[in-house]
Amino acid sequence: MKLSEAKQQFISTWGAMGTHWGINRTMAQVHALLMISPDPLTQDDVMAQLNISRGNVNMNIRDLIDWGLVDRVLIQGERKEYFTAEKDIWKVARQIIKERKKRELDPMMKLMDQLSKVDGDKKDKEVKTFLDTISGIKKFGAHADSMLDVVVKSDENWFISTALKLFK
Amino acid sequence: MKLSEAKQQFISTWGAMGTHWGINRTMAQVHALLMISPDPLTQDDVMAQLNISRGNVNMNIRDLIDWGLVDRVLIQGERKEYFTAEKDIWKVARQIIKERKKRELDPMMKLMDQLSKVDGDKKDKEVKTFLDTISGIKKFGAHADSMLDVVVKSDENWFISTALKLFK
DNA sequence: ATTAATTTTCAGTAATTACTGAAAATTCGG
DNA sequence: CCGAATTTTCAGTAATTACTGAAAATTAAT
Repeated sequence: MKLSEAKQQFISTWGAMGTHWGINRTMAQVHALLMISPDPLTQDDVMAQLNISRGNVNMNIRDLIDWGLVDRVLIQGERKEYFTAEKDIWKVARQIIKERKKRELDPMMKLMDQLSKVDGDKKDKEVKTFLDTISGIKKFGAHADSMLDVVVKSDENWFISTALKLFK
Repeated sequence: MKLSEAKQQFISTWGAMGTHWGINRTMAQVHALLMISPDPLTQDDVMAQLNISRGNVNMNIRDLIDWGLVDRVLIQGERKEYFTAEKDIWKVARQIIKERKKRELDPMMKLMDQLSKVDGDKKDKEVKTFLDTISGIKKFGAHADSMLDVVVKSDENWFISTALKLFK
């Protein structure tokens, strides 16, 4: 398989995967392109390689920067901005976990705390089932939170050795 | 807060969360409704409570069954089908991990194996960066796979105690 | 300060995804 | 086997989400 073809397939699959992960296709494609590009790219480079408009590139790069997955790079003597993506996949994964925890898990747990204060008699089957569900989610969330914190703070070696140990 | 209000908020938030997880809003809402309902519901119950059409309910329940999150229940002497969702959130989480591993991680790893066979000189910066990215993803995927297998096979107690141990 | 290069915004539009509702298929009691 | 109850399908449509391109804003060289 030729490099150009392989690149194309990687970008397209990474993009499709993004849609299963709550990220839009194009954002994931831009990320894929930057990951496999040895040198930083400009907005025009991305426009050309993915065949998308300037506005689209601009918005998606901004989102990627918000996610902490892409950085602006200043190139000496150049007026244009350049962009590069973190190439260490372990760092990428940790960054994504960190952000999703903040954006999704934390607010969900706050809501569960609210909902566990619902009025009503625990003898009522409706109330009991509701509270049991909420309480299960709270417990689960607390443990998931702890585990994810460990992963986020860990370095690659820790993760490898733990994974092996657990797997026996 | 009244139960009806709390239920409504739970369903709506669980639905919104679904969209961040590659699941459509309605499917997550149906799942939420079934989780907090003490007894199995019919398609008509779901239609009434969520204000959605019969076709929509039918399709989403079928998907939930495919995901292993909802079961058909036969009620003695009733012609209609009833549906219920797994109430143990640990089992729900394990089931989701198992399915996503099968649907997303496994095919992604297969593709990486393909792509690592790309032609070209490893001295070429373009080729090298591409292969390094692929190889990083392969290594990461293998470890994630192991860890997730452990979680899927574990029971609740194992997960709790491990989480605590890791967190120190 | 002027102006050219570059980035950002966003109204309008395109593309995608989800939903409805009625018809077709299936199931099951009699 | 017939017919009523129920489930399933899917063409048409609605709702949502993503993208374009041009205008506005910003930046920086002279």
